[in-house]
Amino acid sequence: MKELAKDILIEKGVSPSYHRLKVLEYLLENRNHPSADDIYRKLIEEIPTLSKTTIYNTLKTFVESGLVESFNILQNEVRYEYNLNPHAHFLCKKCGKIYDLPDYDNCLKNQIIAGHEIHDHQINLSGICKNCREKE
Amino acid sequence: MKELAKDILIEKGVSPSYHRLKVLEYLLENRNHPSADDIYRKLIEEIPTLSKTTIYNTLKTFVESGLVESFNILQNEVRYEYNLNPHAHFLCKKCGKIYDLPDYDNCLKNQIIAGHEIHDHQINLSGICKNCREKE
DNA sequence: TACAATTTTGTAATCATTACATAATTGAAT
DNA sequence: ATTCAATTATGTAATGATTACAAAATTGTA
Repeated sequence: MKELAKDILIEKGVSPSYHRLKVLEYLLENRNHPSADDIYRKLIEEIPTLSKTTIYNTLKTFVESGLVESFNILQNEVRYEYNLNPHAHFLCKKCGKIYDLPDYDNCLKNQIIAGHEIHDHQINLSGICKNCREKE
Repeated sequence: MKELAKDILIEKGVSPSYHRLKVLEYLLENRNHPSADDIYRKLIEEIPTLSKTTIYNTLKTFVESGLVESFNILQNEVRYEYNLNPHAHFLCKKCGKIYDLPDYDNCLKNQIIAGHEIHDHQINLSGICKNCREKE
């Protein structure tokens, strides 16, 4: 995983510093759409000097270089993920879990709609997830 | 417009207080997806005692009663609108304007996808708008 | 008019994110 | 290996949207 993270960074032209490797490894291993704070709280366990600003700087670098995607399905915090395949997000309003829905992305990227040039798009769904429905 | 706002409130079961009428009238007249602060800054001109908490309370009431929709196309603030027809949002990253795209909503509401029950959905697009493209 | 319920106000708190100056680390050249 | 400049990380303070909450005002109704 460590080598994979390094290769990914180098390929995207991001120099692979220690902290960047750690953040990317976290994102590769945790596909649960973490917040900046989630990542910080986990990594500070093994990097006691870690600063939260470093997490924000790193995530900003990753998003700008197209390595990681951020999305605003919650109104109070940004979530991040390593998943470059097109997909929609589903938020369960009961348990708070976020799911990827690979088949529900209309791929409008790079299209022109009503004269507007689409660069990015997010599809955010919400409701009650399968798990929570089965519990009822 | 004043009577229309009152009728809308009553129909949705929201008692039509003075401030609620003013906020809804603003939303009916301003279809530019304002923030809570946009609404506050405009209304305080004619209601000098207006509190920002009132704006937040009112918007919360409106969203909960299905009268107004909120969406998170920006990562730092919530935007609001009165537009009950299905539509997507497009944010121009150059001029910051938000457009409605009536034909780009896949209407997943009330469907079940991968076992999850969809209650709400938002489609957020971004890029360069028609206006900004023509200026270049 | 009285009174209870609802709505509004104002202040303070919360919390994610950013600004910025300083310190540490890195990588290349000698 | 050493030096040095450039990049990256740190830590504190600031920002800004939103919420909590208690007191004051308003409303609708009897």
